[in-house]
Amino acid sequence: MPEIAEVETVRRTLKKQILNKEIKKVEVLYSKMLLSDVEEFKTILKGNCFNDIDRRGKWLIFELNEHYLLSHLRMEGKFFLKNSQEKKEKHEHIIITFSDNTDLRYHDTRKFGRMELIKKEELKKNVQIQKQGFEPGEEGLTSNYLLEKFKKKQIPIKTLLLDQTIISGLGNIYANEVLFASKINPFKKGCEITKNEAENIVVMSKEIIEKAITLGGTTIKSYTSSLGVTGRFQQELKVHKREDLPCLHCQTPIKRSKINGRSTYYCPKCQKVG
DNA sequence: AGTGCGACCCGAACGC
DNA sequence: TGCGTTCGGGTCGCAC
Repeated sequence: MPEIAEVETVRRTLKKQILNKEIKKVEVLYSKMLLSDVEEFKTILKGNCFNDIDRRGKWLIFELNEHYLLSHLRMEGKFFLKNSQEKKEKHEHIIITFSDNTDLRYHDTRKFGRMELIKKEELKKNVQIQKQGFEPGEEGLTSNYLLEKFKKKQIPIKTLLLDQTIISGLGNIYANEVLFASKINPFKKGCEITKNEAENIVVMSKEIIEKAITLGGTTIKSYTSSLGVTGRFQQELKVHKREDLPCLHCQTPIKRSKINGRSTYYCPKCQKVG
């Protein structure tokens, strides 16, 4: 389950490996994950090369000569760099072969990830990219900004933290961690969030994401980033996946509930309502 | 407009 | 070599 820290780790790793290599061949084995036309996708990529790799929220932005390749890993998308001769694995859906006979292979067990090719001039009006809110650590992410976004919301703060148009990059794991660190009950309505709590969200989301990035992300369940880099943030999780285990602050057993169908972990004592 | 929920996927975990 | 069911999780699209 890649989240922003995982995506950033993939970006940094791939940048060292695939820039400025000519694309020789493109195979699309599962076309539904491509929002672009398959033939057009192949035609544009062939003979092209990746000049840079950027990121906006959880979207990877591969820069080509006249296009950008947008890639969202969703839950289980991974990029692997392999030798072209290596056997193709079951869940490798897109294979980009460079002229030095190495492959960039997109692997996605659940086929949830998406890729789209757009012209460079279309980036600033691209809906997916343009609607992303501020990322943790960005200057625009202030307590006043959050209070403004939250003030009319009747829905739980947990749900709001997952809304990428408000804060870009938090997923389920980090939403749980940020709320625990901020001592906010995940069920609390957006409109009831105080200035002080909003400030905590600003500070804690920055702190947690920065730490997760330095540790290469969180490896949980099936996720490993490209080239075998393994996230070590899992050891840092304070509340996520700790149901019935003692709270690290007060020893109260951690509770698990569902908010919008997603597992939500919290300490009923440290994260009291109201 | 704000909100809730099913659909998309399939391997793992679970129940029997 | 057990088989059928449930779960998870980011995002979209649709219903209300």
